[in-house]
Amino acid sequence: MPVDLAASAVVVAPALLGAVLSHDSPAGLVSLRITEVEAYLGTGEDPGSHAHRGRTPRNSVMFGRPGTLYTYFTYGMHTCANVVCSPEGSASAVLLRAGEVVAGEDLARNRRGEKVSARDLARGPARLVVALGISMADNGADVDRPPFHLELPSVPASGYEETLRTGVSGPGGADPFRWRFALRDEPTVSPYKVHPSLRSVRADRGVQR
DNA sequence: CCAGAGATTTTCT
DNA sequence: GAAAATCTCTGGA
Repeated sequence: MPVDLAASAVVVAPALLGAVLSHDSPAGLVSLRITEVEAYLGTGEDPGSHAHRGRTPRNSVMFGRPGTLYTYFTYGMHTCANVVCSPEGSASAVLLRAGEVVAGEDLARNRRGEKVSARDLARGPARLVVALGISMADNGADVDRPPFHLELPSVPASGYEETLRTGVSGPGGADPFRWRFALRDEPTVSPYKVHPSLRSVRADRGVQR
């Protein structure tokens, strides 16, 4: 493994750009090339992280073995998936935000809807989870044990951008960290959106992208 | 293209 | 009881 998943999520996140994650479910295989991620750190280090206030039943997987999947349910209807990083006992994870479907496109479209364009199949964290067929039942699963497989890029991606994270509000409103990583010139990268509570601020001052 | 609002449930204050 | 690591649809430019 060229990348040490036990490292901090800030280090692992850009290394996952270009990696291919596969899920071989009974319905078939879907693989996608990761084009956009976000890093989240542990207790007391990152106000935007689920682990910020310590271990809870929901986030306990984040404190577990690196290389496992942390799935969570949010906004009453969506599931999102992370790859757990950092040594056991310390919580940090990489949120998978978007990817390009490179295998099993028919199955992915079956799950997402017949009218969905190829580029939108896994464009956004909740969409990615649906396209890949991941559910809350996969919380704690190993990303490199069947039915999952993670193929890391032989050469680390270059030419990615670092921006503020999406949907995260920190002290004073803004996310203090630029921990969103996205490959440049990738149509599958999700459109950048600021946190809902910052929309009026954005209208006043303007925000990048 | 952009902005607004609704859906709906887990989690923690 | 409010907010949340979101998405989809609607209506307008």
